[in-house]
Amino acid sequence: MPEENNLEKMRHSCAHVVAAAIKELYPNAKFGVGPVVENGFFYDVDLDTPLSDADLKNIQKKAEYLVKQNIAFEREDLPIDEAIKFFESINQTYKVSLLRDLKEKGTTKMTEEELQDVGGSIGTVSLYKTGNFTDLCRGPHIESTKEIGAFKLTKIAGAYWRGDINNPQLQRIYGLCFETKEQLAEYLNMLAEAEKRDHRKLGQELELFTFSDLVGPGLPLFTEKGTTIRRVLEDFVWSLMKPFGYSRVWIPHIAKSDLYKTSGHWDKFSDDIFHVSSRKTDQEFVMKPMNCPHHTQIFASRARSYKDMPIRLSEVTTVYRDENTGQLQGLSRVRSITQDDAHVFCRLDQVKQEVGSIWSIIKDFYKAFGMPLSIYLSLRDDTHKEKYLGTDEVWNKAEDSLRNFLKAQNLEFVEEKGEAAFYGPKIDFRAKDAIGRYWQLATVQLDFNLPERFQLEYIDQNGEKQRPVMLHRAILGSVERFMGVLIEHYAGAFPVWLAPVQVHFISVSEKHIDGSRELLTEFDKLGIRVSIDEANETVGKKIRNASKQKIPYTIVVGDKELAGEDWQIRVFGQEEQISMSKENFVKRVKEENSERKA
RNA sequence: GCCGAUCUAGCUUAAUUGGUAGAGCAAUGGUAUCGUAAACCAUAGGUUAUGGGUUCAAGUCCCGUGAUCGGCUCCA
Repeated sequence: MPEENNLEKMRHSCAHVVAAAIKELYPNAKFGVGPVVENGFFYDVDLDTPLSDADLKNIQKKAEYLVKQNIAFEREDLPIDEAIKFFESINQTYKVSLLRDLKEKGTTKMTEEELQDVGGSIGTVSLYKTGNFTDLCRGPHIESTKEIGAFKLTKIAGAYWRGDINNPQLQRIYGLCFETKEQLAEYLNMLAEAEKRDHRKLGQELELFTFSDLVGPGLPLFTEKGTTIRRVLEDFVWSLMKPFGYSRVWIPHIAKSDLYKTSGHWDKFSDDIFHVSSRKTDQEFVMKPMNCPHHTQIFASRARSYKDMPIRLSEVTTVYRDENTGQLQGLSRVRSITQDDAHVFCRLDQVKQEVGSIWSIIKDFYKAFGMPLSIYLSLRDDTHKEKYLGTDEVWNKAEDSLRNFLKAQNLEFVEEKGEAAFYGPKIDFRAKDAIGRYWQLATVQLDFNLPERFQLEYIDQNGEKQRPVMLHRAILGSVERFMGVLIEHYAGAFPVWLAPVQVHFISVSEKHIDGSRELLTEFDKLGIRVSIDEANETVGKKIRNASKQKIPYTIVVGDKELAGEDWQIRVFGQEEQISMSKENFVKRVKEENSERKA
């Protein structure tokens, strides 16, 4: 943590108290690291037995008891060798390994979490004592345990020691910690709100998508309503792209493995590629895990002139990735990923203009949802050059052109080393949702490597062959993931322009069914998404059902409405009904639809 | 993939120590034809995720498999 304010001191101290509590309950516990994280802290611990929720409650009780004892945090500075001896003597092997690492390699190989424990100096390290528990810690701490506000241990999870899959797994205990009980309650409340918005729950309730054991994990099936939203999103993003000269293409969903051997993806990502075997040929096929190699072949299908550039190929299409089962999650992480993908083949001097039009599309797109964007420039980690394809010169050129664009536009952005794709640097956009969470969705990636690998060419003014540059870009990112984000952003209550059903008619009694059906047809012809409830139920019941489906407009159709009187219109989320003529209502809905009103 | 937890009807769930699987909503059929947030009656729906094991007896205990959830790792 860059700044050590009181809250952070308190959270870090709280982590120590929890560790002390664990030490008392489980004397053999070996401790990993216990850093401050957002809203609290965690502590990694190696125990003989797995912890249960009941154990977590016990630890919480013990920690609360320690807090009440008002134990002081005492600091002691020790030369590193003595500290190593000390932790060896109490059998804290993880702390010893951290200290040894610090001694040998300095701080460079340490994560921020680890640094919170070991501190930044190689000569001396500091130890903090809380009652019977002594921990390696950079500090600073609060004076005594009494100063700890409200805390709650929330969950137990597995975590690899030092984040390495080859290391043993420790049990990670997460805790929340705030200055006051009220703040803790408020945060727990926010979590409950987020849970209410969970797209997996809402997706089922609103009948947007489903999963089937027979179809398989990570393979969502979209119902009519979910598909309507997908179509609206696709149409919207296409309407923004079209003015910039994008063309639409179509590619098959499988390809020979040779395609990815040529592209370089084969070696790098073979674990995540679904293989398709054929009995008719020895050739190896795979489900496409990305679209760029296919698109390069459309570019390469004929001779290209400098006059034709840029060539902008776009497509909303599904890729398939064999994700580990443990990381599948609702629509956020799936195995069939629909990308709103486009590849722009252009001359180097056209990159700025193309990135400019992509930025314009992204800006307008996210504005429609009221989601502010933060911008990140993802660069190569130049201490691990072996992880990337392409030469230094190519990388520097690519990184500079993106940076220069952002600067020229006067956009605020954060540079992030090590976040680039293996084939090139990129600009990532993180969108902020209604409850303040950030999602990485849109991206623009520069790629000098694929044109090289596929030997792509165009003919310049002098009749000479030139290599184009390639831009990869997505506006929504993945349609599935974006839908998940949108469902949670709107808590399932979509604005009119996105709502799968915009207007819902409820017939009062049997004699109004015919009239309601005529209205249905009329509205449908006007391009309004409309549904009807003519069930043998009370009006109250039908209103309740419409409300549960979060339909923007609900209208009870009886004698008065059919006779041409003003309609009483229920607006979702509003107590008061509005009164309006049918004509004005139609006008309002069409306006809200075309203007994409929030 | 790894660590931990969970799985009972379409959904939400009940079932004492191991002793007859029960309900609400939804669905279906009927009655009422109803004016703004749950009408009434009835019917059907279950190899308790799945395969083994222990036991006189398993939803309940044990083991394997699958899916889901919370994390870790990964995310072109």
